[in-house]
Amino acid sequence: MSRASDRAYNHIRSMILSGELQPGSQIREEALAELCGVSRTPVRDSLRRLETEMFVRRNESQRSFVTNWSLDDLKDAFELRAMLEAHAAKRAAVRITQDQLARMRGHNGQLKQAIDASRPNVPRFIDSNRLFHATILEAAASERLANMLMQVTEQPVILRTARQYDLENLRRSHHEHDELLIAFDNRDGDWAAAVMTAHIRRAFHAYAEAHSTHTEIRKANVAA
Amino acid sequence: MSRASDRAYNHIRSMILSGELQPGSQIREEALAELCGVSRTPVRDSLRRLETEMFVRRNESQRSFVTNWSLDDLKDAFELRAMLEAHAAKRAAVRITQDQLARMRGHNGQLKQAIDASRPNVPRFIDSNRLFHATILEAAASERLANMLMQVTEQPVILRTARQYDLENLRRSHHEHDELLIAFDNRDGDWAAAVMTAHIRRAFHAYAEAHSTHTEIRKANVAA
DNA sequence: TTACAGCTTATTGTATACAAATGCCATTCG
DNA sequence: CGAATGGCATTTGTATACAATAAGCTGTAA
Repeated sequence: MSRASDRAYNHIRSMILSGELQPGSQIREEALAELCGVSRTPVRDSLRRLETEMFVRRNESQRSFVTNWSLDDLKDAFELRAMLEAHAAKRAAVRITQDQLARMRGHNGQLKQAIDASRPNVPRFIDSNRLFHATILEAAASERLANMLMQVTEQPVILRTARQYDLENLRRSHHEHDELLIAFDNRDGDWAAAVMTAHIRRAFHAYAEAHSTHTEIRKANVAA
Repeated sequence: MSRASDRAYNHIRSMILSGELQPGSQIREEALAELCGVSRTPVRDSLRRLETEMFVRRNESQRSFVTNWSLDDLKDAFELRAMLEAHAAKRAAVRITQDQLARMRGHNGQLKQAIDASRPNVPRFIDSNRLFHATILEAAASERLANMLMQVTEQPVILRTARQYDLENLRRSHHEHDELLIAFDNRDGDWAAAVMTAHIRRAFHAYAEAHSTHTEIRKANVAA
């Protein structure tokens, strides 16, 4: 994409992900244009794109709003993600190259270092984790599948609460990745798919638990 | 969407589906604007949308082309469609209302009439079929899933060769729909999902066979 | 003849002005 | 007092002009 459109898209997206643009709040093209330092034209492009990615939704009269995720929506997204990632793992198992396997081992090694440090380095964990999963997607060799998966990962709320996961859950992720690597080594698609399903579903429950705790803390603060 | 954008989108999309715009051919915004009788602005909107739907793709220097589907691409799309529709059927089985079930029976009845006529009414078959599947999606109650499924149905080549399916395959579709209805009646999600998987995969093989026959006929014509 | 540089043309990207649609508020009438 | 209606303000949609970029072509030199 071109410069102005790029800037607008990334800027708006990051404002949504960070919560700077609050879920449910209305979005005005002109206001965003000023914030991004571009005209409405590239902003409109960005909004259309963010709309297909379900970060933004429009009401019946074409006004745009930041999507407000319910727990059900997130559950829905995770369910689809589990299915799609399992499918990707299954495809990857019979297509993956030695080079890709080596890279995945590297990413999982980095991931382990991130959580073995005296203080867990969560951003680094997230990054290694992303690269690990991206390599599976690469090995799955389906552009369509990759596009779809992009739509169900990186939900705003998830990113903001990823830091809530406790060390135990981060360790589990590492071990599940290890098991995936063994399944790939054995070219066992069903095994890989099963591990992946479990991996994503556990992550969801870890999120849900962290989220409810977080919610309760907030409630307590409000009550106090 | 608004009027001009709507017109442009539908016009361009139908030109792609009909083959009027040939797969692989370049698309120039100005030319489309004239064809649609609008300015480039709504055409650009439409192209971005068609791009996310993979009807159009852009090269590294932002030129747009009609997507050229390989058999592998189609197989890929069908594979994903089978998985997603099975998932929808599973969800629908535990959520479907009596009203939705009744409508589905109605659509399948229409479908039967379309193939029982002295000459099979293929457009009517396609329409009833679409409504039948749309009702399942409605019952599945997942907007995200619905969006994803839209992306893998109605591929250009499929529409153009749907008319190739023989009567036997149309009848099979009808019977598989009947079985789905029974599975729904029994709220048996696993059964519904299995029938749906079989349904879509059979459709793919029917397509592939019709396609290869068609290709061979063309080859024969060229050779003769 | 081939490769490359520079120019010309074609195509897309962006800004802006204006048109159309929608929401909002106040006023009026029942 | 409440509901409906009219007009004003806000927001989005479209057209168009211009800027930027990429492609193609032509002429020249090795």
